[in-house]
Amino acid sequence: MTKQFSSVWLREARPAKSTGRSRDEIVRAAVELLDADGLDGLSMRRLGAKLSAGATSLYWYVANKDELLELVYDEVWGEMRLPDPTETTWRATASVFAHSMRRLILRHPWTTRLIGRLPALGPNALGAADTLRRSFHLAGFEGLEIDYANTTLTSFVFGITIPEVAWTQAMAETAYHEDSMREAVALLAADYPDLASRMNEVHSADTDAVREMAFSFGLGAVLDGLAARLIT
Amino acid sequence: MTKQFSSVWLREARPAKSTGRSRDEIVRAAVELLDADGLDGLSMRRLGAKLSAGATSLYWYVANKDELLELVYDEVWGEMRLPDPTETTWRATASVFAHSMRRLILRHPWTTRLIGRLPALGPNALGAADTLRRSFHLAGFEGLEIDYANTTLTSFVFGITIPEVAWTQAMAETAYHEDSMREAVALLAADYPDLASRMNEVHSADTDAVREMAFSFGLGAVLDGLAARLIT
DNA sequence: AAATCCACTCGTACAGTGTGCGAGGTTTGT
DNA sequence: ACAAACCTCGCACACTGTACGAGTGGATTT
Repeated sequence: MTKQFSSVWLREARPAKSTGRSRDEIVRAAVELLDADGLDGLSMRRLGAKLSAGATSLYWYVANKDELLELVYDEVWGEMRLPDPTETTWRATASVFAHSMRRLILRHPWTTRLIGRLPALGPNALGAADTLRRSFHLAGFEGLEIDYANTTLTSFVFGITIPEVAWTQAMAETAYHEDSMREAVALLAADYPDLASRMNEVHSADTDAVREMAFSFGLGAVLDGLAARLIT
Repeated sequence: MTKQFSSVWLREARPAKSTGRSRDEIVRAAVELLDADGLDGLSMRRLGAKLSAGATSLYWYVANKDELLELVYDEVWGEMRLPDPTETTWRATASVFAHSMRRLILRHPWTTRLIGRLPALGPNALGAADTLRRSFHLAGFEGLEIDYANTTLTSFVFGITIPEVAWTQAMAETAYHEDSMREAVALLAADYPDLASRMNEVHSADTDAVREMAFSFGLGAVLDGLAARLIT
């Protein structure tokens, strides 16, 4: 009745004595496709074509599409670059973690649609989480609070970056349709004057810079809040 | 070339002198379907069947499925219940906002897959955002910092709740397969002993309570961090 | 009363999707 | 040379969103 909980990572790796294609090759090609055309641009047929293979050939290397996505997801987690927690302050480590994670997501916008859909149990994701955990432990957190701190930080980054991606994509689509945007803001202004004026403000300013500032502001607040929790 | 940025909310409402079905009726039915069977359970054909209508009949009331999802998304935002910001402290308002938002998402898990995919420009979503904004303004934030504070709080809630939903769903699926979970943890333990032991701990404890505590911890930290930003 | 209009319904069709199956080919081991 | 393991892939199935255009029934106009 209930579907078995499954993940690529919970099965042993394939012997990998392959003569044909390799899993890595497929994963890399998938990342390219995703970066170029987004999540909807990745279909097994398209991926097969890119590799000069039939669509169903890929199923030799991967149980199903979700597993492929798990692999692909962890692949990009491998781009995280973190300092050794023993060599800096926890605050520096946490800050680098947060920024690195945000850049990663912005570089691969399709990840936002995978978060909350797939478990992040791959070695790269776990490795990054473990580093952050060690850092918080060194900072003085104990027991479950280590996890809570971990969760708090990553939650903030996820939560701020996901809508950020949505915005930038919507903006890219509407780049040559500023009129429709203006009209939209005008409509909103009727009910929410504050919000509308703020949008005008933001629209005229360098939006990238504004987003960067919002991120820094929030990150500072989160880190301060964690620091406060550390004193007691 | 570029697809026009569009949203239901940016077009005037339909005259609504309808004699047949109504938009609300459709939206409500869609919410029921989504709550029962998740995002993948909602197809135009199934929704049509539920309303004893042909699948394509619905396209009279809704331009396409994405617009329907926008409507449905805002519909549930209407479940937010917020205090009058002028009658409590900003901290109380923010706290209620956060908890209310989390409950909303947990009640309608499919929302997690809509965040970051659709703009939240509906009246209910904007109304809630506006209330929070007023609260932060009363607290003493000015200009862009009002938005930054807004973003920080909502980001945390989104970010912590999205994976939370993913977890509870994975857990529900695997409820009768504890073995596979145990095996999974064992595999992880090889590389990440800390993490594995923590998972055992969490698994044995009341997981709902643990999640609740993680949320409270993080929310407290975020609010403290915002408070710190308020003093200067 | 007749004609016109318009809100609304929906069957059909099309281009996609993920993937189960089983028949083939190719490489490796003995 | 034979067998086993590895790998490829065409076909088929059930399903998706939605464009199109023909059809229906009631209200409005003439």
